[in-house]
Amino acid sequence: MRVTLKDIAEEAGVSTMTVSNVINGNRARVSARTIAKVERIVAERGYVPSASARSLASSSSRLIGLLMPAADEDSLTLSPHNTAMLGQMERQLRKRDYHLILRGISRQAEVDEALKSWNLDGAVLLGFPDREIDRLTPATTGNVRVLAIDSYSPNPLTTGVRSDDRTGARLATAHLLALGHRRIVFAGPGFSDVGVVRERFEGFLDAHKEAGVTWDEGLLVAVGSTTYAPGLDLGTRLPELHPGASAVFATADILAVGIIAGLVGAGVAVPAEVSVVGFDNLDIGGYVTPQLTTVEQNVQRKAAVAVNLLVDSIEGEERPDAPVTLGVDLVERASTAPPPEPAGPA
Amino acid sequence: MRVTLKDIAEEAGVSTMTVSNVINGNRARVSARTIAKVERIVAERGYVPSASARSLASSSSRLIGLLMPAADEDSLTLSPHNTAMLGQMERQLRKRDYHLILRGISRQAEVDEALKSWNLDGAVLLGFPDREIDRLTPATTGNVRVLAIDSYSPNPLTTGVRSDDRTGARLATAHLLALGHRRIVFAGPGFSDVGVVRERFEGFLDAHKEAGVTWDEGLLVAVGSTTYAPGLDLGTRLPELHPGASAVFATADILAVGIIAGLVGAGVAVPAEVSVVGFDNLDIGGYVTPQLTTVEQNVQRKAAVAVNLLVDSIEGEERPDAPVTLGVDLVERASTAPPPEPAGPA
DNA sequence: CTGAAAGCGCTAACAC
DNA sequence: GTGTTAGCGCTTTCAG
Repeated sequence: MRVTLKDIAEEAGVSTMTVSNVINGNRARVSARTIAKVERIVAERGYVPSASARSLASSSSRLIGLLMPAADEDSLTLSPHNTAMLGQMERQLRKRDYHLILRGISRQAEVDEALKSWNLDGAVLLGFPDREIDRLTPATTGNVRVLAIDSYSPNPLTTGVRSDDRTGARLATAHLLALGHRRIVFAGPGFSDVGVVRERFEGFLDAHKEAGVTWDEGLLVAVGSTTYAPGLDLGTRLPELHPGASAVFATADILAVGIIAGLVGAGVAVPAEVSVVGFDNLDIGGYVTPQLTTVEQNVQRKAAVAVNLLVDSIEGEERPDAPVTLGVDLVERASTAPPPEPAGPA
Repeated sequence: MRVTLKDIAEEAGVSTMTVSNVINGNRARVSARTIAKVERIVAERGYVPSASARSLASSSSRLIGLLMPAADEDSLTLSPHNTAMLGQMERQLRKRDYHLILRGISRQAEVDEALKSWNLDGAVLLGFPDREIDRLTPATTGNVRVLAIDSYSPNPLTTGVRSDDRTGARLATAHLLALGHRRIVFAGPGFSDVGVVRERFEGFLDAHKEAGVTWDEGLLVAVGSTTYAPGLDLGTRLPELHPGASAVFATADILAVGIIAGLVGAGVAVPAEVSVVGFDNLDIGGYVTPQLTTVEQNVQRKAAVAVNLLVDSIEGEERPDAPVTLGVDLVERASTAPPPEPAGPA
């Protein structure tokens, strides 16, 4: 049924080893004539090597696992940001001739299973809280190289690749402060002392410090998740919650979009009465009215850096070195403007 | 290094076959005592079977390939619809204990490679034009079960799972006609005589026929791709292109969203002057102003049906039967309204 | 430049 | 209930 190395070898009148060498580009060890003959037969018969057999016989599988959190019965959290990362990483891996196994993780033990069962050469963890990354042990990771996207975990078993979240938040906040805003709401998911959201919060505070503006902690608003619905809810209730606030920094575009919709629905003009900035620069920010001012992280670059770092480390047989932090830019669009005059027209 | 079946067998003082039977749930053949002992050791040692070895020794890999089109150097086409399908299919496969390999395809030959090299049990083709599906031959598919999402290809090697595109378009168009619209633009990518877009076009015509309205072919507008930018462009130029048109049927939500933005930018009120309907009912339709009237396809259900059909067929060792077509619903929101009065105020 | 032997970790098909 | 034998398709190691 299936065409095997042996079939090719027999037809070519050589040993399987010779065919194997041709296939794997160890061409220095084979005569030009043999190479040509073998290649012809391979093409004719449509021979494709068995990856399982290779993986079993050699120590490498050329397989990278992309692991994402997923509640038990739930679908993956394919936020626009994660989607973009996924697409770009697949592309980069393909270019390097690796394959991608996509797996949702609901219990810690599944990480083990995922890494070991397919003898993965490497794994990318996307969207896990730092706490989960911290927990990885050598028993789990084995020799599998593990890279965590957007992680600030100090776990030496993993390498973090992330955007410069702190600077991004600082830029966005400085922009609001420069426009004249003095009471700015920080809207994001609850956070602890490390992680992406913490970094963005610190950048938010940095900007206030640099501008010599005191920030009132009462303006911290925790949302359940960075999705549209909580944003809509927050936007709707903002006038009563924080009547004095003239701007909102949201930790994600989709959240910001929800907030704007909520504000507009509540009769608050954006940006005339309240300004809103997001974070990510997803496509969606360009589709809404007003178009969203936001912080751009170069997702394509983040994906490329992550994959190349991982694959280099696999092929170099050495652990990757320090974590990588990528630059960000402020994208000024239409959702931010100076605050309304303190004593405006009645 | 790695814990193997043999290690477990030795420690338990039994043969590898016994361990294998315990692991695979052939518990009828093993005594309760042995089962308990083996299970304890497996847990203690953190044993995870090698999937490559299994795949090599048995005929099944428990691996499903998700193949998507990707231009050579390009990232996957992760449209919101495809993203949703991907997430749901991963979930369904996980529930049935299969793994997912995600692969972008740029050349026909890569389908071969993808299917054979990992000895896939099945493959899902997502986002390919029918023409590509038609082209699959037994030489390529081998014994791999292949299922094509949104395909109308008659190729017996594949099974199609799709939404009832024709009915969806008919419902949306009938809604516009019922509101009083008589000159409706059909906006979609170019299409041939079969496929998703053709079906939607036929449904569009059906509705006109049922309403006894003659449709002017000049109102057919082909866009380069169903994305935001071409929609924006079309919306902007619509007033000059089709001054008499009072409504647009777009074959995708993202296209509709672009069209609305273009219209609004050109000073045309939506829906007061021009109504717009989309297709898919993606989240984004709810985020824009006005909220989009659209056709809902139940993506979750489509994914579940696809996966279950595929896996059943794999486990039942028989080809799946007829293609499956899933129902759709019209979701009326704010982007549609009656056309403006013929003789409006100057 | 080419080949023979051994084995990766597992399961199928039979024996006992 | 349990063990034995063989082999999946490939690479590794070592001989020529």
